[in-house]
Amino acid sequence: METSDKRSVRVRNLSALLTTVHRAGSSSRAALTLATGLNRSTVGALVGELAELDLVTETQPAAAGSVGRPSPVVVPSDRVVTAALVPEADAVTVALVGLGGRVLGRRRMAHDTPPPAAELPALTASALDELREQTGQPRIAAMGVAVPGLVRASDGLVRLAPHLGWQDAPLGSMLEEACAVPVLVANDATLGAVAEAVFGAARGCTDAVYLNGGSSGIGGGILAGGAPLTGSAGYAGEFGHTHVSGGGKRDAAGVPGTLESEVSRDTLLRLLGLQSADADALEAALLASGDLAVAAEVDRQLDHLATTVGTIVNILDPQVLVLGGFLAALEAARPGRLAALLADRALGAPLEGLSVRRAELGSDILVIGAGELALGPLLADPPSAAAAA
Amino acid sequence: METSDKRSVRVRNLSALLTTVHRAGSSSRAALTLATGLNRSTVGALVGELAELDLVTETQPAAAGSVGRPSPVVVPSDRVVTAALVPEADAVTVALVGLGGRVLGRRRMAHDTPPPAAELPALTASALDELREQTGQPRIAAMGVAVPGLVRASDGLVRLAPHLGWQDAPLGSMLEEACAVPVLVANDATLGAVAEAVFGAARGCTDAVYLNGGSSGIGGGILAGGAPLTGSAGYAGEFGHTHVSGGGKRDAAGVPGTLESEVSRDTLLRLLGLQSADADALEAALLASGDLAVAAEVDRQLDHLATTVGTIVNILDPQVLVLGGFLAALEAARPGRLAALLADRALGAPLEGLSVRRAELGSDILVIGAGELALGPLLADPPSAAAAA
DNA sequence: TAGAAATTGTTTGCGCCTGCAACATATCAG
DNA sequence: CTGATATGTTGCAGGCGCAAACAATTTCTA
Repeated sequence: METSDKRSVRVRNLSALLTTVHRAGSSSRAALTLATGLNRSTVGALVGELAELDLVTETQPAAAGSVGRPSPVVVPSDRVVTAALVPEADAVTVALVGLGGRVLGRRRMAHDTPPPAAELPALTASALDELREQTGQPRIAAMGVAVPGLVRASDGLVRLAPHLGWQDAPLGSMLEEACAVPVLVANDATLGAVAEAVFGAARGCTDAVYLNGGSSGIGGGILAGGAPLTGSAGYAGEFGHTHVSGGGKRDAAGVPGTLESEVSRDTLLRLLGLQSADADALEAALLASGDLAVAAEVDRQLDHLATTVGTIVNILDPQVLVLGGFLAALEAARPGRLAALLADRALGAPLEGLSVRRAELGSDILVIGAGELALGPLLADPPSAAAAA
Repeated sequence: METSDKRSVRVRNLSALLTTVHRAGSSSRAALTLATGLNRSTVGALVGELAELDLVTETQPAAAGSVGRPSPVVVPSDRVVTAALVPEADAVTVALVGLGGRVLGRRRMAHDTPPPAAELPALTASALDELREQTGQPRIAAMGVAVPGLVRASDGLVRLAPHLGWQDAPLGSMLEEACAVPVLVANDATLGAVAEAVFGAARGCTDAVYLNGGSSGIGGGILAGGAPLTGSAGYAGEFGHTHVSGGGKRDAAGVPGTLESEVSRDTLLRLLGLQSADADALEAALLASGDLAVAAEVDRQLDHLATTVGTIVNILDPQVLVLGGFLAALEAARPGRLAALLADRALGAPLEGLSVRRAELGSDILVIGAGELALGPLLADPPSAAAAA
């Protein structure tokens, strides 16, 4: 039901062009003409406008290699960037992310206990100043925040982030005041799904689910029809609390018999005799272990995981399921087991099209996802957002 | 990433205007100006074009009532309509649906055993001819089909419709050939969700879930971000096969412990001593029954239903959950019970925004949903679709 | 009852945007 | 060195929405 005036045509085309450069990387003007279907002359004018906005630069054509006049390459510029803020249980990360999902600078501040939400804005603002200085004082278009918890999409209120000890923290507005940039806040796993869909294991997919297992539990993010599925208020994707068994164990939210109460990283670490381990170390230990108790626990957890994945397949019919954190390790420890279990827990038709993969982006995933979130307004309306930055 | 040429501006604005008239009903030109934000003169020209396409007519302003020059009323026309085809276990319904979701004509053909898919095109074509004759030979823009089963969205192939006895039936292409109109096929519950979201209990909602209980089982449809969620291939929304218990009963698809295996209309009918009953009769019988066994069964089924609804809330965070068929009767038999159970099975934050309602559209729901599906192309690009009709 | 006020349709001219065609430019093949 | 090919550049035309001025129609007010 959106209407269009004539200016919006220009905005849409600038958006399409910038989005292509962002997602597909540097492209020649000829390639952009092909990708957008616009006329050569139009692309020329649009690229010129993007260059004036400091969003791209045109460089000399690389090695020509083919017949015909060489086409200049349109390269995303680093003069306008987004900020990413990732508060986690053990550290706060602030980063600058440029077009193309490139992490231009990063500052990780470790801590024993997470700082209260009220202290974050000042911390973030000073880290941001440092980062800007190190990277040539770029303009910051917006900031994206990846929060491990329930986030109200409308205003960036953090309803509940148990592992940070936050409750009803108006993070969005506090950060906007302290940093003087537009702030967008979202759930971490939702942003993980976005990141993997744009630059990772689900590249190019329009329907994907990202399921991540961390020390804090199991979170998920949904991509449906090419857009992140946030639900009516922003709380969608809480797969950790789906019902998987009649067991009496309760998860962190007090709900019994849920995925999170049955599938847990700590149980694996304990059986392996490890104190703490990142996902890679845990996976190595799982693969190296010959302990039958460990194998049984892996199977038990995979069994419960399959129940939730079956529900995901039946309900959402995704093209790709991306496993991250220790869930990827579980799958790697027993290759094919999950797929075999699924045959009995999901309908055949949606299973056919499903591909189960492991996350590709590693530790940068949330930074990239938060950057992508913040990039949304810039990609949708380059002139307005660049002028405001 | 869609680009715009200048013609697309016109198309978008025509689309916005026609969509408004379709959803909000007849509106004055002044109201359309306000609703779309377009200029008076522009709206005038656009309405003129829609009138030339036989999509709307302008009538004399009704009672003026207020100061100023009266504004002519833009009324959806019945010259261009969509066809709806609804094959069910006990009957096939063919109908003509106009703009505004008005059912202009309907032909219900009852049968004891459903006809094979191959017989449907001829049946449909002749019924359509009759209906067109009765309604002034309108042009048919497209046909929508609501199938109780798994439908591949890309080409309208019915993968599996157990209660019709169909498997891998190329319904879309067969109908296109027989009726010479574009055919769009979708799952019945998905279309139920669409219908309730446009004209029913979830009117105006962008995030809603429709859960329907029929003789054939439990189906669901999802509306996310204002659009039907079909998944990557079109199989999304199969809530009937979500895991709810460790029980060994298997549902029609052979999956054990699912919602559909535990929550069943036939069990209720048997306990009530009824042979068959529509949803209203079943609800009346439930309300009238003082049998303790019936009450216990209702509670048992509501308990399992709450598990799936909890999963829905955690995963999709809908604004409205619409219950149809005997699921509405279950809720009515024990008002508030479902909501009480949910408190323990879903997270508090998404539960806050949830409203559980019963379906409003009655027996027309699938006809309206199928009509709405077929209306999509016309609403998106009125000139092209109307020219093709 | 007549004029003022308010609201909306209608007409006209303008600015913006893209497409098209012709021309200019740069590379490759021989 | 020349022709073929591909692409940037420039000027023009067509389509579209907007703004402003004007016309039409109703209600309000004295």
